[in-house]
Amino acid sequence: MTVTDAETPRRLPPFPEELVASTAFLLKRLGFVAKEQAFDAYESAGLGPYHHAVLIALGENSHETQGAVADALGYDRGQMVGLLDELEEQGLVERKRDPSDRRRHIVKLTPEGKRMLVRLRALSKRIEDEFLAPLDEEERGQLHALLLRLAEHHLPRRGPLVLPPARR
Amino acid sequence: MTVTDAETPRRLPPFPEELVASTAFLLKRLGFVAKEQAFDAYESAGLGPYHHAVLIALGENSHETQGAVADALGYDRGQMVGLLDELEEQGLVERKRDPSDRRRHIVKLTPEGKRMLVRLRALSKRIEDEFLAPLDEEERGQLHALLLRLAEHHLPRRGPLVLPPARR
DNA sequence: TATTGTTATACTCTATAACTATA
DNA sequence: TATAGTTATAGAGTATAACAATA
Repeated sequence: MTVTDAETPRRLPPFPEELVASTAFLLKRLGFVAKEQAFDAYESAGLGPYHHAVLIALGENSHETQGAVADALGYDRGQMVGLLDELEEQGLVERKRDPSDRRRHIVKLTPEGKRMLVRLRALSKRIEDEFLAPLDEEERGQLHALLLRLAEHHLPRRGPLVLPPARR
Repeated sequence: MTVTDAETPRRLPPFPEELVASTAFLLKRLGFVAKEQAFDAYESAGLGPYHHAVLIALGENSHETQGAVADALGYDRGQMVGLLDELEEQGLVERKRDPSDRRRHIVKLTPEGKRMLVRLRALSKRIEDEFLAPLDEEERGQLHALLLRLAEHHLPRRGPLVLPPARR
């Protein structure tokens, strides 16, 4: 949420070699700047990457309940309330009670939400292309495959993480 | 700083495919869990990854000034004060005024600090090996090289990030 | 006036736990 | 009694700015 270096007044000294030699260090730092860049970019849409993730989840599997979306994304259910409030304010989703279990909220994308999803998908692609710019297509594929392997072990889910169908 | 899933009561549904297809998403999530795992593991030493990074910086280039260490690691100078306070309490570093510029503090590793550095290096290697366990040696090298390429663009420094000398 | 290190403040995130309404 | 969603509170983490000493 902070610009890391865009307006840094002077060049910084190099990182200690021992840190640069650590894959985990690079992963942590790069994940952090990717997050920062994403937040900055989404700001123009009045949303954040979390909102986008919620819209994606709702787009892939409709008629979701609020808690199911939270679980699908690994979010806390308390967080989810605020995210959905904001999405609802902008008319991107609608919540209604599940008649068969009145404790539950069924959440659905509105037409505006679907349009926003298209817009955010383009935005997200632009951010990612920019971030991966140093790598050619083959290298991007390699990186994705390697990270996916790690994700299968460290982001455990019900099934194995599916391989993405030919990207876009 | 939180156990992501160790005690999660039930298996979670899979992530939306569109997210899994995003390299940036995987990078952000994996960076996050790597950070969590590191914090948990360092806890036993009464320190954190940040303290380790400070010790590394001091170990590679002695006679550093406080601000120089902060810059070398990309930390805020205000943060650095607290980190050094904690390291000093444990007798791992010592601060003394620079006689030639009495505003500055020269920070040096103590012998205990050097021993702790050895210990943390082993700890860090163990964490990283565990994290990269799904990948064989060649794949780890590929991943490191790819992340390094991204780091050169997104973690800008004075010079190009050096290639690590034959790891360990 | 600018800079180093320090301290204080405020702001964001997140984690926890109460609370309601339903079951 | 347990669960879905909500709300409130507290804590950690971080960013900002004021501050004292020195240049």
